[in-house]
Amino acid sequence: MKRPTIADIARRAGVSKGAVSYALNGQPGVSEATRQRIVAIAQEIGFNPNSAARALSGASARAVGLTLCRPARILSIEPFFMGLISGFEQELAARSYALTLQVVATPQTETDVYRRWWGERRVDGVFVTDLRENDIRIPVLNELQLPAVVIGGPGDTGQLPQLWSDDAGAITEAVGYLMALGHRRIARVGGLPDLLHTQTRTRAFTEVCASLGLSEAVTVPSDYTGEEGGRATRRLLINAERPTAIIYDNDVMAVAGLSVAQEMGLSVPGDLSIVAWDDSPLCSLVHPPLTALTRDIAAYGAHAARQLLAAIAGEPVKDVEEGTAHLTPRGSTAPPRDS
Amino acid sequence: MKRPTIADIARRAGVSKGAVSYALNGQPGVSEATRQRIVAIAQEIGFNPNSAARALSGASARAVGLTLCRPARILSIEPFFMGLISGFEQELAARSYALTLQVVATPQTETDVYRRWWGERRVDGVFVTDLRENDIRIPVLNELQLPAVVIGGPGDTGQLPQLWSDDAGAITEAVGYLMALGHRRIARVGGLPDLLHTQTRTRAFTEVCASLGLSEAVTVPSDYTGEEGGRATRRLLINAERPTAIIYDNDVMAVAGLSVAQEMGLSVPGDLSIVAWDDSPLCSLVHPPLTALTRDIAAYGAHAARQLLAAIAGEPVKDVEEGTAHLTPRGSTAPPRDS
DNA sequence: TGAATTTACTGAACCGGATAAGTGACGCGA
DNA sequence: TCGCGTCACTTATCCGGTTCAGTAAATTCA
Repeated sequence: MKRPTIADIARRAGVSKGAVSYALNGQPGVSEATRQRIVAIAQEIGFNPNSAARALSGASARAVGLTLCRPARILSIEPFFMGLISGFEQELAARSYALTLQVVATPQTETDVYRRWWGERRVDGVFVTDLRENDIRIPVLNELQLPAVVIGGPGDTGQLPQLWSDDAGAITEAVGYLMALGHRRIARVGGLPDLLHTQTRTRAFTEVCASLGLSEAVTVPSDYTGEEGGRATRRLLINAERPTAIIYDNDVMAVAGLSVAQEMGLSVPGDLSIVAWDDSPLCSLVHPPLTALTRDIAAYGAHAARQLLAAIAGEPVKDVEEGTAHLTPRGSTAPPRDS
Repeated sequence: MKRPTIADIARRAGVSKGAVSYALNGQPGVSEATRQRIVAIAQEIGFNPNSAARALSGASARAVGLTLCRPARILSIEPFFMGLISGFEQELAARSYALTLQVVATPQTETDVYRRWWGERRVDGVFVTDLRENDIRIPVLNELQLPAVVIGGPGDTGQLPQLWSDDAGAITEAVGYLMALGHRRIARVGGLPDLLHTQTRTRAFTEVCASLGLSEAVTVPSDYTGEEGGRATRRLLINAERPTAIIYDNDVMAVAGLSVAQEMGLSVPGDLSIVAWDDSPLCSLVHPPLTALTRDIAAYGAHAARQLLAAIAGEPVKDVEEGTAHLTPRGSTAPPRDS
């Protein structure tokens, strides 16, 4: 089956290629009657403009890119990215933008991919996730002038617009809630320590606890995997002065932590309260269901996509702080037994 | 920053554009000395061929597509697809193929996306997952002559090559294992009933149980979500003659089922044994860890990607049955208490 | 040694759109 | 009635690769 081109439409309509192009793109230069005739023919023969030809003649590639830099075993179970992708798609699909995905091993490889995509003119812009301190991807993107939106700051991104959520507010709410329940020894199992938003959370957690008079607010670094989350939990619970509540930086570690606590004979929430950061169906699935800091990740992704499309269109894009995650209390939190 | 083109290389090397193209693509027509000089220059200035230009001049788009037809809330937590995608990427990245993703709502939309991708010449081929009976996507792909690999058969796919795993073998192993433990009332919570591989599994489950003399082998249809999986479990456990073991068609439903059982005061594995189909870190995370039918989903995806690339290259591709999933016994299975 | 073949290139056409520049017809005001 | 501006197009060029046809020089072979 042959792909229809504008030349085919032009022949059938008895006009030139140029007229067809103007008509289909809503440009002035054709009469309304002709435009409608051309559009009807395009519809009838199922015309879709060849994206390569369009990209080649200076217009956009109508595609954006996303690189994922996490090992496969984390990606498969981490609900965050799929939620984000679903959000991207809501906006992208509506405007017929394609999303190009690449799973990479290191941030270094990520910059290589950006360079290649840029050289190949394969994408009009990219989403940058997991911002780090002195992130090597930022100068590359600035050098290439490749439109991008940075998710997971705030940080120093040069000209690149960024989007983040109010982690300090969220953690304030969570700690406040646990204190109100009577908890005084609250720990946190953090995400990858070199990610900027992990650092933001750690700083906020320390400050909030200090301001509320909790001296022993410890954060144990981890890597978002269930194994590490479980190990960190075990280390925390072995202590004589073990915490009565733990906040986890993602749902997977929270579930693993719950499992470790039960395995050690501790009851949740009787002996230990658990709060998961980022809610997902996973949190409601386990027993007891986990109290979580809920935010609408798909909406977050959709917002990022709108920003990226605006940046690609050359519109000015400002940094945005998305709303604060709010606490969804479930069965995993209660007053500590011995309080 | 200007993108380097072959014209830039040609100028610096003092040859024509054609010679550069031959040199970089390993075609005959240039001397070895010239080829090396050209390759060196390309390396030095960081040349990447413009994918649009390449696609336009008849060569391939060097991209393949994947449509995901599941609601966002399932996608985010279902580890299968991310595992599959990681597997695709292993093969695709090695050959600089891009993966284009689109999340859609219905199989009808999926065919629209295929048509658009084909018309836009955006992808060279697609992965088809979740094969259904009389799947409307198959005739469209055959009509468009768009190379594709079908994952999740076996079924009637016309000329399209397919890849599936030996579900009958896996379920035989699982049922045999549970029987050996002493279980006689085994139930199954199935996946979406209109998916072909769900039907294969249901048929195999029924047959295996019948051949082993288990009369009451019931399959309850579900939709892969935790909520539905939990509800199905509750329905099964309410019965006076409740099953002593349940096999779940995915890990999410298995975890939900575990939670429901515990909530109802049943001990796992004492009162109820649980087997999850498809292992993921999720299964090891919960307490007790779930016995699972393990297969290497990333390898499965990599295999599918190799098949698709071969099909795109015009090589003959045969249908393949991947290896059987094998049982990984963990803490969620034991002899029934009253046996 | 001369013809035939091979090698190593060059030049130009082509893919399918976007778009700047050019053209003829028409309407309108002076 | 002439000239000007506007409309509705057409024509031609460009994007950056691939590829075919052509060509001059080098090599092979009788």
